[in-house]
Amino acid sequence: MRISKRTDYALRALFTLLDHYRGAPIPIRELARRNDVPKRFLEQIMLDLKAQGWVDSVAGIRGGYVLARSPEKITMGEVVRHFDGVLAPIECVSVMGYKRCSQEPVCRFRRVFLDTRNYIAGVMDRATLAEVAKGLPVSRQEVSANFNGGEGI
Amino acid sequence: MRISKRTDYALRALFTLLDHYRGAPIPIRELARRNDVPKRFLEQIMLDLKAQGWVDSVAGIRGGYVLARSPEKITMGEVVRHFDGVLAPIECVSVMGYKRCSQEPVCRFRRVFLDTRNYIAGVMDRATLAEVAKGLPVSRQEVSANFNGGEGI
DNA sequence: TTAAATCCGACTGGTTATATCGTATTTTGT
DNA sequence: ACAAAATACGATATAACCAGTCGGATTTAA
Repeated sequence: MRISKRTDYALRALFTLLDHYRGAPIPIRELARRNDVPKRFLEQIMLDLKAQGWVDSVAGIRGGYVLARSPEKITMGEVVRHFDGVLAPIECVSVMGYKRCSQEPVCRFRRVFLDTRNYIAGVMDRATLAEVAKGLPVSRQEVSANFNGGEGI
Repeated sequence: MRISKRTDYALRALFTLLDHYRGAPIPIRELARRNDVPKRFLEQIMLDLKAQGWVDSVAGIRGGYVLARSPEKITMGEVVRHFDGVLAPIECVSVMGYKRCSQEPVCRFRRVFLDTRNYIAGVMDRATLAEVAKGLPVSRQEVSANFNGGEGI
């Protein structure tokens, strides 16, 4: 049920680049320091983001990375899918990574996973960098809101 | 973003046991055959389900497994959490497997993951075996419904 | 007593996650 | 010209995890 560190780190970097959209390129060293990400690992990730056309690079001293597309045109869904393959919790309800399952005609719990997949895909594909960046960081209260509520969630 | 085979197989077995609730115990051989699961692997899983108090076993010939609790008292959320650890897509928004992240005070995309986590947890924790079993298997139309809809989901 | 089941622990082989490293290349400032 | 600082690229490492297998011990009904 979890996204990879790669995805996490990629998003951190992308949002940092967004904060400096149309500004000077930001070197990996700086991206790594600010986001608390291993520099050498982030290097790989940035190459990957570049290959996807999400960022551009400037080589040489005073070089670094910049956002290549307008922040309205990059969604979290795309990023997660690129690094983690699929959004669906199980292959049989995945649109991108669908795999037939012998139990499909009789499986009942499949419906539940389909439900969650649709919600996740909906949220993630609507979550452009621009839109998400407008929001404030999550407050302490919001996180623990479900702790008392549910049945021991 | 994906659940493990263990969880998948565990759920298959549980729903089969539900279909024979209060009936004769069902041997692993049968559970494996019906659900298309490797028998020896399912053996491990059933042991695990028993340790959790979800199923009971009857040893010896004519033995097998039965549901130990009423199907209203077992949720998919519990099962997924047991095998896969957490429901949350990222540790910083997990209630069970929370891990502090240095970026929390400034992270913006965290909100999106919190959103999906809350939805997933809500659905999964309401999904009792009894309730889910009432539904019909997912139809072909339902799965592909989102294919044309979204932005290339 | 035998057949068929659960029970238990060890093991394996492959994949993935998370990096690290060495070095080549590009660019700017002096 | 040259050094400093950056990206570019490919290889390596390694630890954990996943999915599954195996051998054999124990239990029970017929």
